[in-house]
Amino acid sequence: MKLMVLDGNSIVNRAFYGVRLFATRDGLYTNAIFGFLSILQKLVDEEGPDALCVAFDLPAPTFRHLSYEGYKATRHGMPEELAVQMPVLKEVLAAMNIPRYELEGWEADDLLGTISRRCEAAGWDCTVVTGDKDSLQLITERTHVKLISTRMGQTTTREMTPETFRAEYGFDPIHMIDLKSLMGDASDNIPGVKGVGEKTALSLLRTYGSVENLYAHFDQAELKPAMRKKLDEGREMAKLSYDLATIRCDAPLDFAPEDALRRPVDRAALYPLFLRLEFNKMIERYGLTPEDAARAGEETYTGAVTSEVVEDGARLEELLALWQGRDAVAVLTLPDLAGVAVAVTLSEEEELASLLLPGRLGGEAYQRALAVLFSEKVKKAGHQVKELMGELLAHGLSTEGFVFDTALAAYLLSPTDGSYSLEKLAMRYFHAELPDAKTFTAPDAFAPLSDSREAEANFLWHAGVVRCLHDELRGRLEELEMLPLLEMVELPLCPVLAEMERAGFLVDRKALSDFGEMLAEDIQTHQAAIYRYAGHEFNINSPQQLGTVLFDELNLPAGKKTKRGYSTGAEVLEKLRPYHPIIGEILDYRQLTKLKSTYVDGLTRVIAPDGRIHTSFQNTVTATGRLSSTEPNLQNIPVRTPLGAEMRKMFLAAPGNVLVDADYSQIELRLLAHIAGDEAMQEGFRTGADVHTATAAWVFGVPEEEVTRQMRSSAKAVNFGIVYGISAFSLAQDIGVTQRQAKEYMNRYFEKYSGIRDYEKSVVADARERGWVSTLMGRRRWLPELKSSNFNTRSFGERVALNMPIQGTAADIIKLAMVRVQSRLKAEGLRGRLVLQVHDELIVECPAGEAEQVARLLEEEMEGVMTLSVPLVAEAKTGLRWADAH
DNA sequence: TGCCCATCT
DNA sequence: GTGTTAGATGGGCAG
Repeated sequence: MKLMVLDGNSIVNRAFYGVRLFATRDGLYTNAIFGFLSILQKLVDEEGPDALCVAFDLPAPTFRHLSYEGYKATRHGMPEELAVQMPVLKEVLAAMNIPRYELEGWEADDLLGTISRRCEAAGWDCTVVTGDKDSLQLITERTHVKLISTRMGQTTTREMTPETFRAEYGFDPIHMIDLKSLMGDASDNIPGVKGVGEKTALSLLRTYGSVENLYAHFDQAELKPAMRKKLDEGREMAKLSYDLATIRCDAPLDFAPEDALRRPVDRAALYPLFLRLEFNKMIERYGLTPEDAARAGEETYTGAVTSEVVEDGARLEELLALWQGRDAVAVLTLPDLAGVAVAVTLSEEEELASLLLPGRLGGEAYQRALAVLFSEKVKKAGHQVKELMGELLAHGLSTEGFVFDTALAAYLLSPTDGSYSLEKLAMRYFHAELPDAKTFTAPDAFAPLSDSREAEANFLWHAGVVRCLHDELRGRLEELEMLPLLEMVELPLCPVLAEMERAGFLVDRKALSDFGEMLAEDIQTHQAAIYRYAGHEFNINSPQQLGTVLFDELNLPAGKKTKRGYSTGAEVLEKLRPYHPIIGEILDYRQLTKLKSTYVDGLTRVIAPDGRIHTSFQNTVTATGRLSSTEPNLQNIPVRTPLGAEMRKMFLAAPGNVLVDADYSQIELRLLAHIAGDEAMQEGFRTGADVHTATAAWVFGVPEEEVTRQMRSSAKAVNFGIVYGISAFSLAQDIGVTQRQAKEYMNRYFEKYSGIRDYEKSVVADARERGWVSTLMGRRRWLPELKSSNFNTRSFGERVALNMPIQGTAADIIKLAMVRVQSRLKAEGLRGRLVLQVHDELIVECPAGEAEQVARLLEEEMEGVMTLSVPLVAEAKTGLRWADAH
């Protein structure tokens, strides 16, 4: 029988430095764990041991510290990026059922020694795997030491036996101790004998066999006088070093070789771990599937669920009464409100999940149940409440009484996770795998003729998860003081967004199609010109083919930027414009095809039967708290170029109505002035100055009257750049000056706005300390990037730390404004309704007669969201088309 | 799917 | 000395 024992700390160190530092999207570093598992796999394949275990050091002092204070004073100074991986690695080992040994007061080396001797006593062979040569002293006929080294992700191993050791060193393995006692070991802080190095020590040992023998025959020894003196003076240190270098084999460890016999991995525990680590290859290798984790999940949250399908009116009445008495019941609905599952906590141990289906309850009773359930009388926790509210509105039901949204909550807790599906949340927070939602969302899952028991169980299971998540996530939000943000901003915004989506934005279908035809003709013309200049036809839309034509065939000076061929971005082409008429054609062609495919064709495709475009607002997507808009994206309708701006003529008010468009003036700069506490910039905003002109006057050292358009434009670029954490290099690129000049502008800038310079320093320092940044309303973003050892990653984190509080606070503010605008429109009995938000802009469609009132209402509510050290300013304009109102 | 390029605040 | 401006969506190409 053979046991393999790994020197955990030694191997994890080699793995960490041998594999490029890598983090998951959550900011969890994984390279050392990955490297460790790779090495482990290789070793197991090579050795095929019957038993396997790992020994670790503990940070606690060992007997060596107590006997010699210099000993390894810095032993546990591992980098943060590695330290955070250690507990996760230990979890992985536990899930793999690989025993781990660590003992307070003892080093891993001593455990390796102890384990190897116990194996020998039991008649087992033992392989000690380590990267440290210290352990070579353990080599015997039965115990071999495998030395590993890792370079560039490649691991090589070398097995050391008594024979190979003797061949290499010229003495027996046990005298490895003598060697170290003479030459010392700097990395272990073993002093050794002063003035004796490796060569001297080796030659002494080959002559005298051991340190003991050397000193026993010291007087007869043939030594040079200087060396004799050193050795004589070093007697004490040699003795001490001998003790420090000796690996102890008698640690009081609860271990027998049989304990480490290899066992199958715990699949339920391993799957979620690998998922979190994004080790997809490992999941494949072990053949792990979601079902493996499902069993663990069941225990987490469905032990004592009573579930029922409600069939009679009396029971329904009981439930409605029960639900009305609760702080929060979890609700989950089938598509088109074809069914509702409600989960409540009955007691510490018991949970009740009830299923309402029109087919089982009777259509009329079902409708009555919905009316009560979705009134303000029942306080509800949902998942993706905005979506649910859309359905409720479509069915003429109230959207009141929602007190929680598990998806929104998870988004607030960690806005960069990317996905907040119930499946993901169950995995993330409970390590549980949910049954596939398709089993109950399929159209016929609950049909009268189908066996719907599986669908019922699964649907109720999901609802139960919403209830559990509610408890868990509410607690976490509370701890981070983000409940007010959820309750005052995000949740009240849900019905507003649902109504906006439902309202849609009217488009002029005819004008759109005319515009499309015009574009098509223009595109033809440009295409022909481009082919003529190129001398042949090719796919202009392919950057690759375009690059070939421009740089290989026409021999234009290749813009230095390359990653996968030549760069043909607008920036590069703009510089090439003077060299060849084809460039201008290409730039125009690009603009035209973009307009045609994305905007004309793209928008035409999504015009609903009511002639309006109903975008979807995503409220759990951006890292800063902004909304986003999809299918279609109405937040990037062109405006900058005259031709692009034509698009905004296609969006209009219904007959008899107008559009009122209000936007914040310089909201991000104002927030920067406020948050940074910069007096100079605040003063500028309080006196109503044009901040870009004022900045230009200062930076260029001229009176404001003499600021040119060019100067103002550069100053504007500086102001914007500051908000994003720009570098002198990029600013120079941006405004077309030398880097030296850009640096000078920035210096001047910070002279005037010194509060901003100080703030930028402190916000980054605080973020590094705390691990996060936040907005004025407490919205948070985690920044593991700031601790990265990678320069780019870290720099990115620093820019995010600068920008997120600004951009995020602006997002908070306009969200709150939307809630208040909608509520006031209703309170004042107006028919106007919000139709679009574009980050700092709100658009209301209202009867022409309401225009003036709505304009004032918008400005008041937008400006009145918060009182800051600078005024918030919003300006409303009115028009029949978006182009006229903006 | 990942890359490139366009569009917006 | 590193690479060098925050946050998004979508179309089209190439493998």
